[in-house]
Amino acid sequence: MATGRTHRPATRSRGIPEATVARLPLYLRALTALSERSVPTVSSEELAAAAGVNSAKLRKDFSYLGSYGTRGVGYDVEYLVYQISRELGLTQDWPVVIVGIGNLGAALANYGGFASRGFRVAALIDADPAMAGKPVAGIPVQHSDELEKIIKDNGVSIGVIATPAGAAQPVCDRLVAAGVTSILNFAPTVLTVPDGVDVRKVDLSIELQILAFHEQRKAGEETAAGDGALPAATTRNAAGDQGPDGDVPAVMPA
Amino acid sequence: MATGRTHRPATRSRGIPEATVARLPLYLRALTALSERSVPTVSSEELAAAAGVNSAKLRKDFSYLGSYGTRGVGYDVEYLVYQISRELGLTQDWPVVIVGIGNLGAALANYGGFASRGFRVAALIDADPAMAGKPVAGIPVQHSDELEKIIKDNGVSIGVIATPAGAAQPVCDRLVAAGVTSILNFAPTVLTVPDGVDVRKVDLSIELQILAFHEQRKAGEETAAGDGALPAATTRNAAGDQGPDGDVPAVMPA
DNA sequence: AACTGTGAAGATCTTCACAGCA
DNA sequence: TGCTGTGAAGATCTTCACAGTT
Repeated sequence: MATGRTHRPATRSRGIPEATVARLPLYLRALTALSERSVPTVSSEELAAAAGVNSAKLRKDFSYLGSYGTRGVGYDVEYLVYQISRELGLTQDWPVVIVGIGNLGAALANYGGFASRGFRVAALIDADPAMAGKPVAGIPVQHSDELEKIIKDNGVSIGVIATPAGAAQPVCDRLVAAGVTSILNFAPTVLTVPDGVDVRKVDLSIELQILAFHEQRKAGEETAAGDGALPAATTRNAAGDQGPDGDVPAVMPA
Repeated sequence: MATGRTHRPATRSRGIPEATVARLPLYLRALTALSERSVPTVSSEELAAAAGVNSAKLRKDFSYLGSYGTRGVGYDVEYLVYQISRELGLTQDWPVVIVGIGNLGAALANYGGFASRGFRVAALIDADPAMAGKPVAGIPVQHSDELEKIIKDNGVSIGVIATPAGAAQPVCDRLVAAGVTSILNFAPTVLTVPDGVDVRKVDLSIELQILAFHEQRKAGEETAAGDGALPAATTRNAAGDQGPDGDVPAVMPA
Protein backbone atom coordinates (compact mmCIF):
# COMPACT_ATOMS: atom_id res chain seq x y z
CA MET A 1 0.00 0.00 0.00
CA ALA A 2 0.97 3.52 -0.36
CA THR A 3 2.10 3.56 3.14
CA GLY A 4 1.53 3.24 6.77
CA ARG A 5 -1.23 5.63 7.10
CA THR A 6 -3.41 5.37 10.07
CA HIS A 7 -7.05 5.89 10.59
CA ARG A 8 -6.92 9.26 11.97
CA PRO A 9 -10.26 10.72 13.02
CA ALA A 10 -9.49 12.89 10.03
CA THR A 11 -10.30 15.84 12.11
CA ARG A 12 -8.51 16.35 15.34
CA SER A 13 -8.46 18.52 18.36
CA ARG A 14 -10.42 21.66 17.64
CA GLY A 15 -12.16 19.36 15.20
CA ILE A 16 -12.29 21.35 12.03
CA PRO A 17 -13.60 19.06 9.27
CA GLU A 18 -11.10 18.32 6.56
CA ALA A 19 -13.52 19.57 3.93
CA THR A 20 -13.66 22.87 5.73
CA VAL A 21 -9.89 23.15 6.00
CA ALA A 22 -9.68 22.63 2.25
CA ARG A 23 -11.94 25.60 1.69
CA LEU A 24 -10.36 28.04 4.11
CA PRO A 25 -7.67 29.03 1.59
CA LEU A 26 -10.40 29.91 -0.88
CA TYR A 27 -12.15 32.12 1.60
CA LEU A 28 -8.86 33.67 2.52
CA ARG A 29 -8.13 34.52 -1.08
CA ALA A 30 -11.53 36.12 -1.56
CA LEU A 31 -11.18 38.02 1.70
CA THR A 32 -7.73 39.26 0.78
CA ALA A 33 -9.13 40.67 -2.44
CA LEU A 34 -11.85 42.45 -0.48
CA SER A 35 -9.31 43.71 1.99
CA GLU A 36 -7.26 45.19 -0.81
CA ARG A 37 -10.33 47.05 -1.98
CA SER A 38 -10.76 48.24 1.61
CA VAL A 39 -14.16 46.64 1.93
CA PRO A 40 -14.90 46.61 5.68
CA THR A 41 -17.50 43.87 5.95
CA VAL A 42 -19.09 41.12 3.88
CA SER A 43 -22.15 38.99 4.25
CA SER A 44 -21.89 35.23 3.97
CA GLU A 45 -23.83 35.53 0.73
CA GLU A 46 -21.35 37.91 -0.88
CA LEU A 47 -18.26 36.12 0.31
CA ALA A 48 -19.68 32.77 -0.73
CA ALA A 49 -20.31 34.14 -4.18
CA ALA A 50 -16.74 35.38 -4.43
CA ALA A 51 -15.34 32.07 -3.28
CA GLY A 52 -17.68 30.05 -5.43
CA VAL A 53 -19.44 28.13 -2.69
CA ASN A 54 -22.89 28.16 -1.24
CA SER A 55 -23.49 30.51 1.66
CA ALA A 56 -24.83 27.93 4.09
CA LYS A 57 -21.69 25.91 3.63
CA LEU A 58 -19.56 28.96 4.24
CA ARG A 59 -21.41 29.87 7.42
CA LYS A 60 -21.13 26.32 8.66
CA ASP A 61 -17.43 26.35 7.88
CA PHE A 62 -16.89 29.56 9.79
CA SER A 63 -18.90 28.23 12.69
CA TYR A 64 -16.16 25.66 13.27
CA LEU A 65 -13.68 28.48 13.76
CA GLY A 66 -15.85 30.33 16.20
CA SER A 67 -18.45 33.06 16.06
CA TYR A 68 -16.64 35.68 14.10
CA GLY A 69 -19.62 37.30 12.44
CA THR A 70 -22.19 39.82 13.56
CA ARG A 71 -25.85 39.01 12.96
CA GLY A 72 -27.60 41.51 10.84
CA VAL A 73 -24.27 42.79 9.58
CA GLY A 74 -21.86 40.17 8.32
CA TYR A 75 -18.18 39.50 8.84
CA ASP A 76 -15.43 42.01 9.45
CA VAL A 77 -13.01 41.42 6.59
CA GLU A 78 -9.75 42.20 8.36
CA TYR A 79 -10.70 40.23 11.40
CA LEU A 80 -11.64 37.18 9.38
CA VAL A 81 -8.46 37.37 7.34
CA TYR A 82 -6.52 37.25 10.56
CA GLN A 83 -8.52 34.43 12.10
CA ILE A 84 -8.32 32.23 9.04
CA SER A 85 -4.63 32.93 8.57
CA ARG A 86 -4.00 31.97 12.12
CA GLU A 87 -6.07 28.85 11.85
CA LEU A 88 -4.17 27.79 8.76
CA GLY A 89 -0.88 28.49 10.43
CA LEU A 90 0.01 31.23 7.99
CA THR A 91 1.01 33.67 10.66
CA GLN A 92 4.25 31.82 10.94
CA ASP A 93 7.06 31.34 8.49
CA TRP A 94 7.20 28.11 6.52
CA PRO A 95 10.46 27.46 4.76
CA VAL A 96 9.87 25.20 1.78
CA VAL A 97 12.26 23.35 -0.49
CA ILE A 98 11.45 22.45 -4.06
CA VAL A 99 13.18 19.36 -5.40
CA GLY A 100 13.40 18.92 -9.15
CA ILE A 101 13.95 22.17 -11.00
CA GLY A 102 12.61 21.44 -14.45
CA ASN A 103 9.94 23.57 -16.07
CA LEU A 104 7.53 22.71 -13.34
CA GLY A 105 9.95 23.30 -10.49
CA ALA A 106 10.87 26.63 -12.06
CA ALA A 107 7.20 27.52 -12.42
CA LEU A 108 6.68 26.77 -8.76
CA ALA A 109 9.76 28.73 -7.74
CA ASN A 110 8.49 31.71 -9.68
CA TYR A 111 5.03 31.50 -8.26
CA GLY A 112 4.34 34.68 -6.42
CA GLY A 113 1.41 33.71 -4.24
CA PHE A 114 4.05 31.71 -2.53
CA ALA A 115 5.88 34.23 -0.44
CA SER A 116 2.72 36.18 0.12
CA ARG A 117 1.32 33.62 2.50
CA GLY A 118 4.01 32.73 4.93
CA PHE A 119 5.74 30.36 2.57
CA ARG A 120 9.34 31.01 1.74
CA VAL A 121 11.35 29.10 -0.80
CA ALA A 122 14.33 28.17 1.31
CA ALA A 123 16.07 26.27 -1.46
CA LEU A 124 15.83 24.78 -4.91
CA ILE A 125 17.37 21.36 -5.30
CA ASP A 126 18.16 19.39 -8.42
CA ALA A 127 20.12 16.23 -9.15
CA ASP A 128 21.69 17.64 -12.27
CA PRO A 129 25.19 18.97 -11.46
CA ALA A 130 24.89 21.27 -14.45
CA MET A 131 22.05 23.11 -12.73
CA ALA A 132 24.01 23.75 -9.55
CA GLY A 133 24.58 27.40 -8.97
CA LYS A 134 22.26 28.53 -11.72
CA PRO A 135 19.74 30.97 -10.34
CA VAL A 136 16.07 30.26 -10.84
CA ALA A 137 13.64 32.87 -9.66
CA GLY A 138 16.62 34.54 -8.10
CA ILE A 139 17.56 31.54 -6.02
CA PRO A 140 20.64 29.48 -6.85
CA VAL A 141 19.91 25.83 -7.46
CA GLN A 142 21.75 23.46 -5.14
CA HIS A 143 22.79 19.93 -5.84
CA SER A 144 20.84 17.13 -4.22
CA ASP A 145 23.89 16.00 -2.31
CA GLU A 146 23.16 18.94 -0.06
CA LEU A 147 19.56 17.96 0.56
CA GLU A 148 19.89 16.74 4.12
CA LYS A 149 22.04 19.66 5.15
CA ILE A 150 19.66 22.16 3.58
CA ILE A 151 16.65 20.66 5.32
CA LYS A 152 18.33 20.72 8.67
CA ASP A 153 19.99 24.11 8.41
CA ASN A 154 16.74 25.73 7.42
CA GLY A 155 14.39 23.79 9.63
CA VAL A 156 12.31 22.83 6.61
CA SER A 157 9.23 20.79 7.32
CA ILE A 158 7.46 21.14 3.97
CA GLY A 159 8.92 19.73 0.77
CA VAL A 160 7.67 20.00 -2.79
CA ILE A 161 8.57 17.19 -5.17
CA ALA A 162 8.62 18.18 -8.84
CA THR A 163 10.94 15.46 -10.09
CA PRO A 164 10.25 12.82 -12.71
CA ALA A 165 8.17 9.92 -11.40
CA GLY A 166 11.12 7.60 -10.97
CA ALA A 167 12.99 9.92 -8.66
CA ALA A 168 10.04 10.80 -6.49
CA GLN A 169 10.11 7.99 -3.93
CA PRO A 170 13.86 8.15 -3.27
CA VAL A 171 13.66 11.91 -2.92
CA CYS A 172 10.67 11.53 -0.65
CA ASP A 173 12.53 9.07 1.54
CA ARG A 174 15.45 11.41 1.89
CA LEU A 175 13.25 14.36 2.68
CA VAL A 176 11.43 12.41 5.33
CA ALA A 177 14.61 11.02 6.82
CA ALA A 178 15.95 14.56 7.02
CA GLY A 179 12.91 15.74 8.92
CA VAL A 180 10.30 16.86 6.42
CA THR A 181 6.79 15.95 7.56
CA SER A 182 4.60 17.44 4.83
CA ILE A 183 5.03 16.77 1.15
CA LEU A 184 3.37 18.21 -1.91
CA ASN A 185 3.92 15.70 -4.68
CA PHE A 186 3.71 16.66 -8.34
CA ALA A 187 5.20 13.43 -9.60
CA PRO A 188 2.73 10.90 -10.96
CA THR A 189 3.43 8.27 -8.34
CA VAL A 190 1.91 7.04 -5.15
CA LEU A 191 4.38 7.90 -2.42
CA THR A 192 4.88 5.68 0.57
CA VAL A 193 5.60 7.54 3.76
CA PRO A 194 5.70 6.66 7.42
CA ASP A 195 3.00 7.61 9.85
CA GLY A 196 3.12 11.20 10.81
CA VAL A 197 3.93 12.44 7.36
CA ASP A 198 1.29 14.14 5.23
CA VAL A 199 1.33 13.90 1.47
CA ARG A 200 -0.84 15.79 -0.95
CA LYS A 201 -0.59 15.12 -4.63
CA VAL A 202 -1.26 17.10 -7.69
CA ASP A 203 -1.45 15.21 -10.91
CA LEU A 204 -2.30 16.75 -14.23
CA SER A 205 -3.09 13.63 -16.12
CA ILE A 206 -5.56 12.53 -13.51
CA GLU A 207 -7.40 15.81 -13.72
CA LEU A 208 -7.58 15.58 -17.47
CA GLN A 209 -8.90 12.05 -17.26
CA ILE A 210 -11.66 13.16 -14.94
CA LEU A 211 -12.57 15.93 -17.34
CA ALA A 212 -12.56 13.47 -20.21
CA PHE A 213 -14.97 11.27 -18.33
CA HIS A 214 -17.47 14.09 -17.99
CA GLU A 215 -16.83 15.32 -21.47
CA GLN A 216 -17.59 11.92 -22.88
CA ARG A 217 -20.76 11.79 -20.90
CA LYS A 218 -21.87 15.15 -22.22
CA ALA A 219 -21.33 13.96 -25.75
CA GLY A 220 -23.45 10.94 -25.04
CA GLU A 221 -26.30 12.98 -23.64
CA GLU A 222 -26.59 15.23 -26.64
CA THR A 223 -27.71 12.43 -28.82
CA ALA A 224 -29.21 10.17 -26.19
CA ALA A 225 -31.29 12.20 -23.78
CA GLY A 226 -34.90 12.87 -24.37
CA ASP A 227 -35.56 15.26 -21.54
CA GLY A 228 -34.01 18.18 -23.30
CA ALA A 229 -30.52 19.43 -22.77
CA LEU A 230 -30.06 19.05 -19.08
CA PRO A 231 -27.81 21.44 -17.27
CA ALA A 232 -24.57 19.94 -16.17
CA ALA A 233 -22.39 22.80 -15.10
CA THR A 234 -19.99 21.97 -12.39
CA THR A 235 -16.91 23.39 -10.88
CA ARG A 236 -15.09 20.74 -9.05
CA ASN A 237 -11.89 21.52 -7.46
CA ALA A 238 -9.01 19.56 -8.51
CA ALA A 239 -8.26 19.43 -4.86
CA GLY A 240 -10.74 18.13 -2.48
CA ASP A 241 -9.96 15.75 0.15
CA GLN A 242 -10.33 12.13 0.07
CA GLY A 243 -10.68 10.01 3.02
CA PRO A 244 -8.09 10.29 5.69
CA ASP A 245 -6.92 6.92 4.63
CA GLY A 246 -6.06 6.01 1.12
CA ASP A 247 -4.68 8.22 -1.51
CA VAL A 248 -6.67 9.90 -4.04
CA PRO A 249 -5.98 11.45 -7.34
CA ALA A 250 -4.76 14.87 -8.00
CA VAL A 251 -2.99 16.90 -10.58
CA MET A 252 0.24 17.00 -12.52
CA PRO A 253 3.59 15.44 -12.83
CA ALA A 254 6.93 16.76 -13.83
CA MET B 1 -20.95 31.97 -6.98
CA ALA B 2 -18.41 30.79 -9.29
CA THR B 3 -21.01 30.36 -11.84
CA GLY B 4 -24.29 29.06 -12.93
CA ARG B 5 -23.75 25.57 -11.84
CA THR B 6 -26.70 23.41 -11.36
CA HIS B 7 -27.47 20.76 -8.86
CA ARG B 8 -26.62 17.84 -10.91
CA PRO B 9 -27.15 14.49 -9.27
CA ALA B 10 -23.41 14.55 -9.40
CA THR B 11 -23.54 11.14 -10.83
CA ARG B 12 -25.57 10.53 -13.89
CA SER B 13 -26.71 7.80 -16.12
CA ARG B 14 -24.67 4.71 -15.41
CA GLY B 15 -24.37 6.32 -12.03
CA ILE B 16 -20.72 6.07 -11.25
CA PRO B 17 -20.05 8.06 -8.06
CA GLU B 18 -17.86 11.08 -8.54
CA ALA B 19 -15.47 9.81 -5.88
CA THR B 20 -15.05 6.64 -7.86
CA VAL B 21 -14.43 8.47 -11.11
CA ALA B 22 -11.70 10.43 -9.37
CA ARG B 23 -9.96 7.20 -8.44
CA LEU B 24 -10.22 5.42 -11.75
CA PRO B 25 -7.15 7.21 -13.14
CA LEU B 26 -5.17 5.96 -10.16
CA TYR B 27 -6.20 2.40 -10.74
CA LEU B 28 -5.46 2.80 -14.39
CA ARG B 29 -1.96 3.99 -13.65
CA ALA B 30 -1.27 1.07 -11.35
CA LEU B 31 -2.74 -1.35 -13.84
CA THR B 32 -0.66 0.07 -16.65
CA ALA B 33 2.46 -0.50 -14.62
CA LEU B 34 1.41 -4.11 -14.01
CA SER B 35 0.62 -4.53 -17.67
CA GLU B 36 4.10 -3.35 -18.61
CA ARG B 37 5.51 -5.98 -16.32
CA SER B 38 3.27 -8.49 -18.08
CA VAL B 39 1.46 -9.38 -14.89
CA PRO B 40 -1.69 -11.23 -16.00
CA THR B 41 -3.95 -10.83 -12.98
CA VAL B 42 -4.15 -8.96 -9.70
CA SER B 43 -6.21 -9.31 -6.59
CA SER B 44 -8.08 -6.35 -5.21
CA GLU B 45 -5.67 -6.40 -2.31
CA GLU B 46 -2.57 -6.09 -4.46
CA LEU B 47 -3.99 -3.49 -6.79
CA ALA B 48 -5.33 -1.47 -3.90
CA ALA B 49 -1.90 -1.47 -2.33
CA ALA B 50 -0.34 -0.23 -5.57
CA ALA B 51 -2.89 2.50 -5.92
CA GLY B 52 -2.76 3.46 -2.28
CA VAL B 53 -6.37 2.79 -1.40
CA ASN B 54 -8.14 0.22 0.69
CA SER B 55 -9.24 -2.95 -1.07
CA ALA B 56 -12.89 -2.79 -0.09
CA LYS B 57 -13.11 0.63 -1.64
CA LEU B 58 -11.47 -0.59 -4.79
CA ARG B 59 -13.83 -3.54 -5.13
CA LYS B 60 -16.80 -1.30 -4.54
CA ASP B 61 -15.47 1.12 -7.15
CA PHE B 62 -15.09 -1.63 -9.70
CA SER B 63 -18.52 -2.95 -8.91
CA TYR B 64 -19.95 0.25 -10.37
CA LEU B 65 -18.31 -0.55 -13.66
CA GLY B 66 -19.58 -4.09 -13.77
CA SER B 67 -18.39 -7.48 -12.65
CA TYR B 68 -14.99 -7.58 -14.22
CA GLY B 69 -13.29 -9.83 -11.71
CA THR B 70 -13.20 -13.55 -11.14
CA ARG B 71 -13.89 -14.82 -7.65
CA GLY B 72 -11.09 -16.79 -6.23
CA VAL B 73 -8.69 -15.34 -8.79
CA GLY B 74 -8.73 -11.60 -9.13
CA TYR B 75 -8.88 -9.20 -12.06
CA ASP B 76 -7.44 -9.66 -15.53
CA VAL B 77 -5.04 -6.75 -15.91
CA GLU B 78 -5.42 -6.14 -19.64
CA TYR B 79 -9.15 -6.42 -19.52
CA LEU B 80 -9.45 -3.99 -16.66
CA VAL B 81 -7.13 -1.51 -18.35
CA TYR B 82 -9.42 -1.56 -21.33
CA GLN B 83 -12.62 -1.26 -19.34
CA ILE B 84 -11.40 1.63 -17.25
CA SER B 85 -9.95 3.41 -20.27
CA ARG B 86 -13.24 3.09 -22.04
CA GLU B 87 -15.18 4.28 -19.03
CA LEU B 88 -12.97 7.32 -18.74
CA GLY B 89 -13.31 8.04 -22.41
CA LEU B 90 -9.64 7.52 -23.07
CA THR B 91 -10.18 5.29 -26.04
CA GLN B 92 -10.88 8.39 -28.04
CA ASP B 93 -8.69 11.28 -29.01
CA TRP B 94 -8.94 14.43 -26.95
CA PRO B 95 -7.32 17.45 -28.52
CA VAL B 96 -6.32 19.93 -25.82
CA VAL B 97 -5.14 23.51 -25.97
CA ILE B 98 -2.94 25.08 -23.36
CA VAL B 99 -3.32 28.82 -22.93
CA GLY B 100 -0.53 30.73 -21.24
CA ILE B 101 2.89 29.41 -22.07
CA GLY B 102 5.01 30.51 -19.14
CA ASN B 103 7.04 28.08 -17.09
CA LEU B 104 3.95 26.24 -16.07
CA GLY B 105 2.44 26.10 -19.53
CA ALA B 106 5.76 24.81 -20.83
CA ALA B 107 5.90 22.22 -18.09
CA LEU B 108 2.44 21.05 -19.05
CA ALA B 109 3.30 20.99 -22.74
CA ASN B 110 6.31 18.85 -21.98
CA TYR B 111 4.42 16.50 -19.79
CA GLY B 112 4.63 13.09 -21.31
CA GLY B 113 1.80 11.26 -19.58
CA PHE B 114 -0.23 13.59 -21.69
CA ALA B 115 -0.11 11.98 -25.07
CA SER B 116 -0.03 8.55 -23.55
CA ARG B 117 -3.64 8.64 -22.57
CA GLY B 118 -5.60 9.90 -25.48
CA PHE B 119 -4.76 13.52 -24.85
CA ARG B 120 -3.06 15.42 -27.62
CA VAL B 121 -1.75 18.94 -27.31
CA ALA B 122 -3.44 20.49 -30.32
CA ALA B 123 -2.01 23.93 -29.72
CA LEU B 124 -0.15 26.23 -27.38
CA ILE B 125 -1.52 29.72 -27.11
CA ASP B 126 -0.01 32.82 -25.57
CA ALA B 127 -0.88 36.49 -25.57
CA ASP B 128 2.71 37.59 -25.95
CA PRO B 129 3.46 38.33 -29.64
CA ALA B 130 7.11 37.62 -28.92
CA MET B 131 6.27 34.02 -28.15
CA ALA B 132 4.46 33.42 -31.42
CA GLY B 133 6.21 30.90 -33.56
CA LYS B 134 8.62 29.83 -30.86
CA PRO B 135 8.47 26.09 -30.43
CA VAL B 136 7.80 24.69 -26.96
CA ALA B 137 7.91 20.94 -26.58
CA GLY B 138 8.14 20.85 -30.34
CA ILE B 139 4.93 22.74 -30.87
CA PRO B 140 4.98 26.30 -32.16
CA VAL B 141 3.24 28.78 -29.88
CA GLN B 142 0.37 30.63 -31.51
CA HIS B 143 -0.91 34.07 -30.66
CA SER B 144 -4.15 34.32 -28.75
CA ASP B 145 -5.79 36.18 -31.63
CA GLU B 146 -6.04 32.76 -33.21
CA LEU B 147 -7.74 31.17 -30.22
CA GLU B 148 -11.24 30.86 -31.63
CA LYS B 149 -10.00 29.56 -34.96
CA ILE B 150 -7.74 26.99 -33.31
CA ILE B 151 -10.54 25.69 -31.10
CA LYS B 152 -12.88 25.32 -34.01
CA ASP B 153 -10.46 23.91 -36.52
CA ASN B 154 -9.31 21.25 -34.10
CA GLY B 155 -12.60 20.47 -32.49
CA VAL B 156 -11.11 21.16 -29.07
CA SER B 157 -13.40 20.61 -26.12
CA ILE B 158 -10.84 20.64 -23.33
CA GLY B 159 -8.81 23.72 -22.48
CA VAL B 160 -6.04 24.21 -19.95
CA ILE B 161 -5.58 27.68 -18.51
CA ALA B 162 -2.08 28.42 -17.26
CA THR B 163 -2.20 32.19 -17.50
CA PRO B 164 -1.72 34.73 -14.73
CA ALA B 165 -4.81 35.14 -12.54
CA GLY B 166 -5.94 38.33 -14.19
CA ALA B 167 -6.14 36.82 -17.65
CA ALA B 168 -7.90 33.64 -16.63
CA GLN B 169 -11.53 34.71 -16.74
CA PRO B 170 -11.30 36.49 -20.10
CA VAL B 171 -9.47 33.53 -21.56
CA CYS B 172 -12.03 31.20 -20.06
CA ASP B 173 -14.87 33.21 -21.59
CA ARG B 174 -13.27 33.04 -25.01
CA LEU B 175 -12.62 29.33 -24.73
CA VAL B 176 -16.20 28.66 -23.74
CA ALA B 177 -17.60 30.93 -26.42
CA ALA B 178 -15.51 29.05 -28.95
CA GLY B 179 -16.89 25.72 -27.85
CA VAL B 180 -14.72 24.40 -25.04
CA THR B 181 -16.79 22.62 -22.41
CA SER B 182 -14.15 21.36 -19.99
CA ILE B 183 -11.50 23.51 -18.40
CA LEU B 184 -8.54 22.72 -16.23
CA ASN B 185 -7.65 25.91 -14.42
CA PHE B 186 -4.21 26.52 -12.95
CA ALA B 187 -4.76 30.20 -12.34
CA PRO B 188 -5.56 31.14 -8.74
CA THR B 189 -9.03 32.44 -9.48
CA VAL B 190 -12.56 31.22 -9.25
CA LEU B 191 -13.82 30.95 -12.80
CA THR B 192 -17.39 31.67 -13.71
CA VAL B 193 -18.73 29.49 -16.47
CA PRO B 194 -22.18 28.79 -17.88
CA ASP B 195 -24.08 25.60 -17.20
CA GLY B 196 -22.77 22.66 -19.10
CA VAL B 197 -19.15 23.60 -18.67
CA ASP B 198 -16.95 21.70 -16.23
CA VAL B 199 -14.08 23.36 -14.46
CA ARG B 200 -11.44 21.69 -12.33
CA LYS B 201 -8.85 23.74 -10.58
CA VAL B 202 -5.37 23.13 -9.45
CA ASP B 203 -3.89 25.63 -7.08
CA LEU B 204 -0.49 25.32 -5.50
CA SER B 205 -0.90 27.87 -2.80
CA ILE B 206 -4.07 26.23 -1.58
CA GLU B 207 -2.36 22.89 -1.28
CA LEU B 208 0.48 24.40 0.66
CA GLN B 209 -1.93 26.11 2.98
CA ILE B 210 -3.66 22.84 3.70
CA LEU B 211 -0.31 21.25 4.46
CA ALA B 212 0.59 24.14 6.71
CA PHE B 213 -2.60 23.62 8.64
CA HIS B 214 -1.73 20.02 9.39
CA GLU B 215 1.89 20.84 9.99
CA GLN B 216 0.93 23.42 12.56
CA ARG B 217 -1.29 20.94 14.25
CA LYS B 218 1.48 18.38 14.44
CA ALA B 219 3.73 20.91 16.09
CA GLY B 220 1.06 21.62 18.63
CA GLU B 221 0.59 17.97 19.47
CA GLU B 222 4.24 17.34 20.19
CA THR B 223 4.15 19.56 23.18
CA ALA B 224 0.50 19.17 24.07
CA ALA B 225 -0.52 15.54 23.79
CA GLY B 226 -0.23 13.21 26.66
CA ASP B 227 -1.25 9.99 25.00
CA GLY B 228 2.10 9.47 23.40
CA ALA B 229 2.97 10.39 19.86
CA LEU B 230 -0.16 9.48 18.03
CA PRO B 231 0.11 8.42 14.44
CA ALA B 232 -1.09 10.98 12.01
CA ALA B 233 0.01 9.77 8.61
CA THR B 234 -2.21 10.73 5.81
CA THR B 235 -2.08 10.90 2.11
CA ARG B 236 -4.74 13.11 0.83
CA ASN B 237 -4.95 13.75 -2.76
CA ALA B 238 -4.72 17.23 -3.83
CA ALA B 239 -7.56 16.32 -6.08
CA GLY B 240 -10.63 14.90 -4.65
CA ASP B 241 -13.97 16.04 -5.56
CA GLN B 242 -16.04 18.47 -3.81
CA GLY B 243 -19.67 18.64 -4.07
CA PRO B 244 -21.18 18.99 -7.48
CA ASP B 245 -22.03 22.49 -6.56
CA GLY B 246 -19.57 24.96 -5.25
CA ASP B 247 -15.96 25.11 -6.05
CA VAL B 248 -13.35 23.71 -3.92
CA PRO B 249 -9.69 24.22 -3.57
CA ALA B 250 -7.03 22.75 -5.65
CA VAL B 251 -3.48 23.30 -6.66
CA MET B 252 -1.28 25.83 -8.42
CA PRO B 253 -1.27 29.01 -10.38
CA ALA B 254 0.89 30.40 -13.09
C1' DA C 1 -35.02 43.85 8.69
C1' DA C 2 -30.88 41.69 7.84
C1' DC C 3 -27.86 38.23 8.49
C1' DT C 4 -25.41 34.81 11.40
C1' DG C 5 -25.18 30.35 13.71
C1' DT C 6 -26.83 25.73 13.88
C1' DG C 7 -29.96 21.50 14.67
C1' DA C 8 -31.64 18.28 11.79
C1' DA C 9 -32.46 16.06 7.37
C1' DG C 10 -30.42 14.38 3.35
C1' DA C 11 -26.78 12.98 0.29
C1' DT C 12 -22.41 10.86 -0.45
C1' DC C 13 -18.64 8.22 0.59
C1' DT C 14 -16.17 4.65 3.22
C1' DT C 15 -15.67 0.47 5.59
C1' DC C 16 -17.19 -3.76 7.35
C1' DA C 17 -18.23 -8.34 6.99
C1' DC C 18 -19.88 -12.05 4.73
C1' DA C 19 -22.58 -14.52 1.17
C1' DG C 20 -21.51 -16.64 -3.05
C1' DC C 21 -18.98 -18.09 -7.07
C1' DA C 22 -14.73 -20.20 -9.32
C1' DT D 1 -10.05 -22.33 -0.32
C1' DG D 2 -9.50 -17.72 -2.24
C1' DC D 3 -11.16 -13.72 -3.61
C1' DT D 4 -14.93 -10.96 -5.61
C1' DG D 5 -19.26 -8.44 -5.16
C1' DT D 6 -22.34 -6.11 -2.14
C1' DG D 7 -25.98 -5.15 1.62
C1' DA D 8 -25.79 -2.68 5.56
C1' DA D 9 -23.64 0.18 9.08
C1' DG D 10 -20.99 4.13 9.91
C1' DA D 11 -18.69 8.42 8.94
C1' DT D 12 -18.53 12.74 6.58
C1' DC D 13 -20.19 16.38 4.13
C1' DT D 14 -23.88 19.35 2.33
C1' DT D 15 -28.04 21.78 2.47
C1' DC D 16 -32.14 23.30 4.51
C1' DA D 17 -34.65 26.19 7.23
C1' DC D 18 -35.25 28.82 11.07
C1' DA D 19 -34.24 30.49 15.78
C1' DG D 20 -31.56 34.10 17.62
C1' DT D 21 -29.06 38.51 17.65
C1' DT D 22 -27.91 43.11 16.37
